[in-house]
Amino acid sequence: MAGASSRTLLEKSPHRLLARAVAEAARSLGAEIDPREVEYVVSESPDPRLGDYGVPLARFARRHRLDPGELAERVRELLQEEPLVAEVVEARGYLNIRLSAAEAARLLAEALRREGEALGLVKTEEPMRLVVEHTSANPVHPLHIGHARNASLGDTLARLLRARGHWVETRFYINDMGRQVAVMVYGFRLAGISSVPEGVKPDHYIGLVYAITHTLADIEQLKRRLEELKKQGRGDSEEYRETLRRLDSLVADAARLRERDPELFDRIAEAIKGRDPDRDISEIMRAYEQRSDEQLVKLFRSLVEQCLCGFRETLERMNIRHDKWDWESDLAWTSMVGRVLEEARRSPYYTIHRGAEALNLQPLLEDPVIRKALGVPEGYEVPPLILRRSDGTTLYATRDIAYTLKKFREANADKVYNVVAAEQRLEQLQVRLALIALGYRREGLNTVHYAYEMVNLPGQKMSGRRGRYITLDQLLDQAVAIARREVEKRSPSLPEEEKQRIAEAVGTAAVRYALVSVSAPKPMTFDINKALDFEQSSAPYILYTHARAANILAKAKQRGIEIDWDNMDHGAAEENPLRRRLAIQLLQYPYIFTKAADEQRPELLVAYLNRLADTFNKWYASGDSAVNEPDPAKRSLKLALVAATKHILANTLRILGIEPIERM
RNA sequence: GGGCCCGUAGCCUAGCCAGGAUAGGGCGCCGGCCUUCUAAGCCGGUGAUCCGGGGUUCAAAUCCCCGCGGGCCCGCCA
Repeated sequence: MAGASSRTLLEKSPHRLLARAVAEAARSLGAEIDPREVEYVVSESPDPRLGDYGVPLARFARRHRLDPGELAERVRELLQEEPLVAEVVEARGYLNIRLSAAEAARLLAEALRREGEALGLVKTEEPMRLVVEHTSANPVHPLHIGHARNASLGDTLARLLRARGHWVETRFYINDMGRQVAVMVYGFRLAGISSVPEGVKPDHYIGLVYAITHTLADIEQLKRRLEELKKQGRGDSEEYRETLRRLDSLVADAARLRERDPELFDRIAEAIKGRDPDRDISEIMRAYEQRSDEQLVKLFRSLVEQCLCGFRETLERMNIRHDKWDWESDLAWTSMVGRVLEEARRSPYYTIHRGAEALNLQPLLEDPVIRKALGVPEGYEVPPLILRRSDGTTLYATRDIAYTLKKFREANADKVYNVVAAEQRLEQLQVRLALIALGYRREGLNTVHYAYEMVNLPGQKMSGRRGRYITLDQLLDQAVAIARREVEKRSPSLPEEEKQRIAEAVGTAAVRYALVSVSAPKPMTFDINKALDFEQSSAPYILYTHARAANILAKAKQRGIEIDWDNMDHGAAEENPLRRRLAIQLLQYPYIFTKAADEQRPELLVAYLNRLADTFNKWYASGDSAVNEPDPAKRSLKLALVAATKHILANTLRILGIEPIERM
């Protein structure tokens, strides 16, 4: 069996080659340079005449007070021993290398022969046990585009880390203790029903009940306020007029909601008349937390479970499945939250803040190790964290501390990733600091807030409380419908069933791809027409390229042509600039993959996919056919390039949660 | 009031942490290419005061300071 593996490709990636050479050369001249420092700044050369990759060597020489000429000479000597380096070129402060495409092709072919479809997926030498919590949407309305960003990022992160060889468990935190769920349950009680009617997607119906109830409750509240103001003789105050304006807007929302199900709306509206919804809801919430009403507990659990069924159905379409589903209420009902409180009382950071039990987290920020690990700037002030209300009930953050510990314990985890919106930054920081305050330093420092910014729609802002949202189901349906039209146009002769299968795959893939294409901390405006643009830089483009590569291999097989590993003209990779570029780009994959995994940056994979597909399509269009190549040794080389491209596209798509297809 | 995130062509986006080579892509728009492995493709053209102003540096989209615009957070909410 041949020698090179994907790990070899990783070690021989231009980044690593240059970094090692520069670090070693510097050491021989008496200076210490961290190879990573060099690796970061390796870049592609702007002009092929200057080589393929380069590093601004002059700046390292300057920084470490070395003679630039001497350093360059040492680096050159080291690199010239490497068969993959065809030439060393110095230009404008840079030291560049031109790679030997023949050697790149040889290494690539060896790795491909040895690893087949697993090409490029280099396993880590330090596997860890990891938990990724993601999606965790409130079970009161259907998933919308914002949840889809969370779910896509979370699922991709989990798949990426698994591909890298870590043990990963995904979890969904079921937030059933909040006021929102109580509002939803209240609505079902008012409507006099205990489950979602047959034939309706449960999360959609629950979302409607929730929005109606929330809006009507708010209307009741505002009406009461207006009465009060009038009684106080403040009927012409600014507050009165402002309240009136808000009421108007709520009434408009209510009218829209009524249109969706007049009968349901009227029933809830009739039942809520003359009640004090705020008090009712608080009462329901308390009864659930204390488990004082068995019927009610059953209703809560059953409705939430129905909503989760809806979530699962939607997530399934996006190839997302969670390993574990954790109920927030289970934390409150068992001793877990109680134990957190006991431990807090023994902590030196325990304090009574305005009559409530709390943790004073500020002193922890004096420790620079903690600050650095949690990414907190110097001088940052963190407010005390209330753990228990004066009335004895616990808070979201308290339960979240217990939950984080549960995640560590049950999975015996080394690290926990929380894929949670950026707006929760403070709460996430407080939870991590609280863990440290309670003596769980390792857990606190190894909990990662994987933050992402909100997704907005081009029009108005979404609001679950008012039922103003585009559901993920609608979005996926729309995407599939667009894909279906395309399939119809391009492949009218395919059987109906296959057309639909392709449309489903392409449409849902387009949504996922678009969501991970934008880096997480960037706010996103989701324009459905743009996301579903089936042009370059989209899932359909990558899928098409994959299908194209698959088609070439299928055609070769049809003609009885196989890759002859022992008679392969690696040198042929040098003959054509596009073959050459493809070989070098493929060689780069293990480096990109490991970097994406180790830095948790799936968007690097998206960028790479676009570049690889681009090069492959250009090569394809240049007419340098693989199956029609008469020279068997050259043909083997070309087919190896096609196969490597196909496997790498397929593997990377799978990491993005997209199932590659052979035909489209 | 304090803090965090974002600001790159008409639109979207990479690069910023770890400063260096003419700021990469995509969409749009204009013009080409289907009797050879799939035209969801390819080729050519068009388009950027890198939000503004200072500073550090041999060198700034990138680092620092002051502003501007957008979003978010500062609850005994979740």
